[in-house]
Amino acid sequence: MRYPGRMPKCSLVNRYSIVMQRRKTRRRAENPSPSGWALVPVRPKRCALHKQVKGSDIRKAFLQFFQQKGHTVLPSSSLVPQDDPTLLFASAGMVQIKPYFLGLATPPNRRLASCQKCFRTSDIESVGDSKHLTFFEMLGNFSVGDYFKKEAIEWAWEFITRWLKLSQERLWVTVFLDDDEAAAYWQQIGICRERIVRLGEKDNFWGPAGESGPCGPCSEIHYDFGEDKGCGRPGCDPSCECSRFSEVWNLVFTEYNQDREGTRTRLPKPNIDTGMGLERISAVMQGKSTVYETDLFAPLVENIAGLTSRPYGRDETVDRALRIIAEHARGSTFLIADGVVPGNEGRGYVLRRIVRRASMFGRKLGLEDGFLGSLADTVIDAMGDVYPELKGNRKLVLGVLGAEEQRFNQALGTGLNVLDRIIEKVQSAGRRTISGQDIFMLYDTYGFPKELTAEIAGEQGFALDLSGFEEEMERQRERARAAHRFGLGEQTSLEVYEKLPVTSTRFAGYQELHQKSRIMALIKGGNPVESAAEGDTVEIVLDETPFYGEMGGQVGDTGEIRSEQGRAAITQASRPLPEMTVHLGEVVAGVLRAGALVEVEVEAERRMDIARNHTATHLLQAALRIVLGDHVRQSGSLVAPDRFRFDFTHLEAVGKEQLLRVQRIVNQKIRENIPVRDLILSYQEALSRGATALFGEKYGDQVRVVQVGEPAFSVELCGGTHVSYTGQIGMFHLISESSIGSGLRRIEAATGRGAEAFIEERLTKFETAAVHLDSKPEELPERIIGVLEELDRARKRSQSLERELARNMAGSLTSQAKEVNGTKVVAVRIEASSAEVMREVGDRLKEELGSGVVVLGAVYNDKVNFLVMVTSDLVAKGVSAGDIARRVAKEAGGGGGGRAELGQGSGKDTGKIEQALGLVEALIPH
RNA sequence: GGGGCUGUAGCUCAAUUGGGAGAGCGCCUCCCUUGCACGGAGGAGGUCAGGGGUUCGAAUCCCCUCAGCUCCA
Repeated sequence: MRYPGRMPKCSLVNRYSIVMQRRKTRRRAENPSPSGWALVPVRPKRCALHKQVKGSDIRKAFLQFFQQKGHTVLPSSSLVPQDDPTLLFASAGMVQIKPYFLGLATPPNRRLASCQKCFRTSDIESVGDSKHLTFFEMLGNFSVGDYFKKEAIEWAWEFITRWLKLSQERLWVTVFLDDDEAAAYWQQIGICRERIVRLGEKDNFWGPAGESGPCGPCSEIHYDFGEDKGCGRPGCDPSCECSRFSEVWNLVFTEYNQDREGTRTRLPKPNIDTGMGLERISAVMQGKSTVYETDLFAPLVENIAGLTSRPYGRDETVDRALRIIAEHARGSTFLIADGVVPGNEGRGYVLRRIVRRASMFGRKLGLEDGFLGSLADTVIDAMGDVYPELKGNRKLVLGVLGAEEQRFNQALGTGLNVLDRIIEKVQSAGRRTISGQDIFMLYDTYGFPKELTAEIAGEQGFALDLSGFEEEMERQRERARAAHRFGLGEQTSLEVYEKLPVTSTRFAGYQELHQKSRIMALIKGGNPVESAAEGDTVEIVLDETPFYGEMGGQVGDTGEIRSEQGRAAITQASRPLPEMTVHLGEVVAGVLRAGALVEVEVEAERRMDIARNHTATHLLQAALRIVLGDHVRQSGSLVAPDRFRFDFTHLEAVGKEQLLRVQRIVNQKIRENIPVRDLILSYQEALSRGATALFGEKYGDQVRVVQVGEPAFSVELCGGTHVSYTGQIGMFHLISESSIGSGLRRIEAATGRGAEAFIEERLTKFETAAVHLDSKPEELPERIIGVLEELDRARKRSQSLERELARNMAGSLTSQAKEVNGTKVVAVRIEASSAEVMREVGDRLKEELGSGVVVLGAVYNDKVNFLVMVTSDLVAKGVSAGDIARRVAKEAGGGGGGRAELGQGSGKDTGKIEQALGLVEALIPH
């Protein structure tokens, strides 16, 4: 039975309503919902418009519903997943759940739910239609080896029909081809067989996200907007491309894990991973045909429409531009708030593209100046309560957007100049088409969008060879792909670690540096082995270790692992999996065997150097916030024993004075000898203490917090190793401050022994310099300035003396002029020390002769050098200084040339200078 | 990771294709002039990003490094 097409007359909206009521405070005790909101089913009484369900209501309702079903609600993780190199951005709700699915980390609860901010780069170019988004919010419920298909299906249905009150008549579902199990559950809850559509891999098999990971068949709920909204084909169903159906919820039954080669293995315990796009479900609930008309986007679209005075909904071209600007304004605001800064690669490049795309479409609507800041304000006001990182980074977001818009304007300026030249070239060649190469060159080299090329060239009546452009583009892609394939290096692949009998190592290194443990696995040449002998390079996995594996910028420990039979020197400790430490080193004596009991010892002094530097990064960050402002955010760091690097967001160079203030604050805190404590807290508690979250933080239930001082001078989420009292740092010294891209600065510094070594070295050099200048170190700057001034005076004096000498010389040389074929010729050897002096003499001689040929020879720099000058009247008669220079210099064993009025040359045979000058007379034409 | 482009005076940029480092704005001095981006004369200011190579000779050609811009992945 097809959907009969009978629709109730009243509008869709009122039938699918939920009504939110704020409950009285006294009733809170009965209702554990933290939001204080509850859903109350309400039957629509009559056909009329009523208050719309807001997107934020749906978000709250969803999380509350699954909380009632025993789920723990996780806050959205950052858009920037730092622990997963296969991902550019968090692109689905399951990204932060992935380690749990893979069994690499223990979830706080096997039932989880979240509203995750997501960013997808796959179809940026499609944004502007009614469907595609880069940034969106994904509502999801997850089962980590707990419930499976039955409950997932029942709850999805319950939420969507009982809570959201979507009419069953409007709903269709899809299942994977052979997934009879899922189909059966759908039928059990009352969906007739005709409404269950079976689709193949392309539509109903999900994942993996990125190159590898969990995946499985899925089942979707589709909403039917009605036959009149679609293609009208008799067999139209959710598999149809037309706009009648909208997929609102995707339930993924994660049964497999797929490796890089595409091989699927069944997971020990299947998982549930669901996703419902908040924007899309809001559109359905609000009876809108596009997400841009929902309350999630409307204020933004209105803001832009107001700025441009172009209302939405009158002109499709304008509407498309409005949608693009709104979408990208939202996306870029969220990206920047999560620490992404525009750049020319990776995440930064994605951000740059969407900012520029928005800026370009803004121009099309007549917005010339920076306007994205005002839109970002709207986004932050609308969503800052749900995503507090927006509010906290408002200044940064506005600053970064403004700077990027300005940069884009500059790029457009130079691009316009280049385009003008191209148009001129094409016009003078009598053609009317701009070649694909030229369009591509503008785009590739100058970042000038082809749409603008088309517009400007079009105004002047030129056509564009767009297919040529695409060819060039394809060639560029091919180059990049080829290079990428080549670049895959040989490394122990992650799967090797994942398949080991253990995937986690207990870390005991906060308290101990020396302990007993057991070898759980050995890896040699990328493969697990039973033993490793003297001379072998080996990776060792232990049961428990005091070694800190490289993480969060802190380098790994070094040290030694000893058994009764052998000994390995460990040069590196890393964490290929979040909870597993691998010790890389060389067996220096005997044999090490899997299963052996071992003594494990970390090189203590080096560890202490690292700890000093790590605690110093925390002090540095706190000091930077005091001096520069709260927008300062860590965006990477490297903590090594000898020095450390700290990268942070800041829009301009840090001044010398500011740097000194930062350094003084840090050293002050060191002298105060404040206790440093580590605490295990809930994530919420850590944030409430003012902890600075790093990117890619695990939003699990418990986090480690490192706190300096009480009350806290610095609180950071951190897993690294630290000193116990700041006094142990000894001293802190800045080494450099530099830019590492727009909006990002890098500070390098050292502490303790490193700082001592640095200062000693600098002071020694300083003192050496003072000795060389016969001065005392404290007088060195004045002395240097004095010496430079003296040098400058001496140089000028010598210059003017040489010039004077040259003038005098010229005067006496005039008398040596000979008449050759009616032309005055001077060909003499002079004493000169540079080409400048010769030129001075030559100019003077020319002046005095009025008309004639001057050939000068001089020996300096162990060469004979010639200068030939011809007055312009003789140039007109065909005398060429360049030719004369060439012949004369050749005679002296070299070469020369030049223009008609001036020639130069030189040769190695200094003895032949007179002989060469003697040639000149023969070279003067009649 | 792979391409393309750029780096010259405080700023914006030239330099006829390898032959004398320039212009406009800004700065200093003087003259003229009450108003506006006045006008005039003179002047200071350059390791041509850095290093190596080719050449008789390099801002210019080649290689490397650094920095910036830009596209692809």
